[in-house]
Amino acid sequence: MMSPEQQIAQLRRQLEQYNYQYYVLDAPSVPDAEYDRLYRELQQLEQQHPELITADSPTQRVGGAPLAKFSQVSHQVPMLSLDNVFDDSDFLSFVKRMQDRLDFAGDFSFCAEPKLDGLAVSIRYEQGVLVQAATRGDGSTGEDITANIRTIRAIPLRLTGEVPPVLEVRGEVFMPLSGFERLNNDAKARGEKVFANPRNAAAGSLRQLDPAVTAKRPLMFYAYAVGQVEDPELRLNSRCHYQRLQQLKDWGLPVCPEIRLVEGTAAALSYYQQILAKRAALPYEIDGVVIKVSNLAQQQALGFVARAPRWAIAFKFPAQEMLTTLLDVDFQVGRTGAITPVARLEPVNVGGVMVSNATLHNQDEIN
DNA sequence: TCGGGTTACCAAGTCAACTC
DNA sequence: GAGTTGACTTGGTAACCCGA
Repeated sequence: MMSPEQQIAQLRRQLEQYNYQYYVLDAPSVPDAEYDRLYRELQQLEQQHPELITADSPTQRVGGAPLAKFSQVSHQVPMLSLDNVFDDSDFLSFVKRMQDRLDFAGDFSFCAEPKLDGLAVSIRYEQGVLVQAATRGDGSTGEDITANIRTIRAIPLRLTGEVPPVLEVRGEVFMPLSGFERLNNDAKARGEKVFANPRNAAAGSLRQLDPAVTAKRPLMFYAYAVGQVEDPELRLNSRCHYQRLQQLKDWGLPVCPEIRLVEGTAAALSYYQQILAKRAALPYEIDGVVIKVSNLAQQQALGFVARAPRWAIAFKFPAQEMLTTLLDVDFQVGRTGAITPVARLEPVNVGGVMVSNATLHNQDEIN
């Protein structure tokens, strides 16, 4: 006969394992009803023995009262954005710039992944336990969204295995298309306002002051990088970015299943075409692919410019085009006195965003 | 050494959609 | 409706590289 303490520990392990299979391996091993049954059993046991409740229990994802406001978090390692390229020749220039800078005639190993349309977040684990999560903000200071991040079931409250004592994981919170549709259908049925697109729905969900509201939103997370690390025993791979992501997966963090290690520039271009062809079939929105030099020594040698690493690029998909009616043209004066014509348009939905204005600078021709 | 081209950086501004 | 957010763009300037 197990003690309540042992029962609780076993139920938590089981629920964590099912979560891992569902979110990380994408291979659920039990039906939802079975998960719910074990969850209720754990809840009941914890009610009977409140002294055994710990913050990393699966039942403690939604805890505490709504916040008055978000506090600020400064990033020890800045959260940068990425430079963009829009065609093959831009991408080849990016590769050549890196080769010139490294005085390297060979080809690179790239870590390639879809560019998810969501929000970048940073999640800090200390001794394997989730202790803080923050938005990117301006790159050096973000907002503390720990309470909201804890409600996302895909994000483990405790990592498994031998992890560095301090590990900051960077990744994207997004709303899968199926969840977005379900959320909007429910809102429609209740006569409430619907979200314009999954990205805004995800952004709005994370900015809820009440974590109980966030908990009801179908959010998902994929890790794509590592921030600050304290790793005296060298548990984290120090040679290859791609291998690091595989390690994060082993430790319980979901990583996008489309991530690939591609050898050379031609393979990176081919990956872009493959993902572009697959775009409509993916269960989430993307707006391009991200190509990173995978060799960490090369990453370090290439370094950073102000807002972006030199060793990574966002290879954007072609812009969507829509036809609409030009209603009027206004002229606005910028701070330098430059006059910019602004088109007032019949509102048109482009990729989930209603566009009603557009600046007309650098337009050689307007159809 | 000079001039042109490229790259990098920064501040300011735009835009759409969100929360409060 | 005001304020905020994140992504994005432009304008201006500085630094750097390279060939003449």
